[in-house]
Amino acid sequence: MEEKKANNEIDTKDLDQETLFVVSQTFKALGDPTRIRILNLLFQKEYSVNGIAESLNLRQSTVSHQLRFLKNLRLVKYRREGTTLYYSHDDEHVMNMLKETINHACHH
Amino acid sequence: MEEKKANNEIDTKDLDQETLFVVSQTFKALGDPTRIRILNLLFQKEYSVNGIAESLNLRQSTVSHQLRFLKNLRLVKYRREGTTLYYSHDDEHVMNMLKETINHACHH
DNA sequence: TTAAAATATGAACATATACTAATATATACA
DNA sequence: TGTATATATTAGTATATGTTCATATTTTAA
Repeated sequence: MEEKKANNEIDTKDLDQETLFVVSQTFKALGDPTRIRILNLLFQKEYSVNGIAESLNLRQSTVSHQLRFLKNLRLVKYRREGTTLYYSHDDEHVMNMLKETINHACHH
Repeated sequence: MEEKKANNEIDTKDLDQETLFVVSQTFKALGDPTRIRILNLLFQKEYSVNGIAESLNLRQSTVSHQLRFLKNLRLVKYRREGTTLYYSHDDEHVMNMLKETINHACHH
């Protein structure tokens, strides 16, 4: 007796290309130590590009490249103040996953 | 007045190497379409290696490689039945994150 | 308009990653 | 023991990824 099914829950064995791409990109963003460190900084407050670079001892260009990556996925946003751009996180769901996983990893 | 702090919550601006490694590895596991498809299959039930390969139209060796990756991170486990190995998921936290993110991606 | 400060971009490089074909290993059973 | 089935492993290859240096762009202010 398993014919049709309501369409409000996924039922197929495989995922469609688009979902697959979005999901993998999202996790890929969190799969790099540098990006994790940057997002971890942004838990607290907004940071300028140079602020991040100094805090984490990274090159300005490295930070800028990774921020572009994160911004493309809308994981961070920024506001401008003069020539300075202040970045902050912009995806609660992703930040929660990150926090949970960090705590999970720390406490064991 | 912000001197010391109780040690039950993380306070430093940067993460230690070990945490960083574990967290990035975990997300890296979910950052590949093939591994996502495999784990997504395992939501339902256990699968043999060939079962996965046939269901997802992948080579046996591709599946075996990715299963080794997932098993090293203890994201899957297996039980043997004759020459057949039945794989199933083995980390509720990771599977929940995956499910949430898939639904998040599907419904938009 | 020129200079300075902050950030972004492009190219080059090294490393990591994923897939494949071929082969090895392991188990069950005649 | 020998064979068939299922899975694991190894080596090779192509592509993706992350960092760096050098340079370009943008904004502000003199």
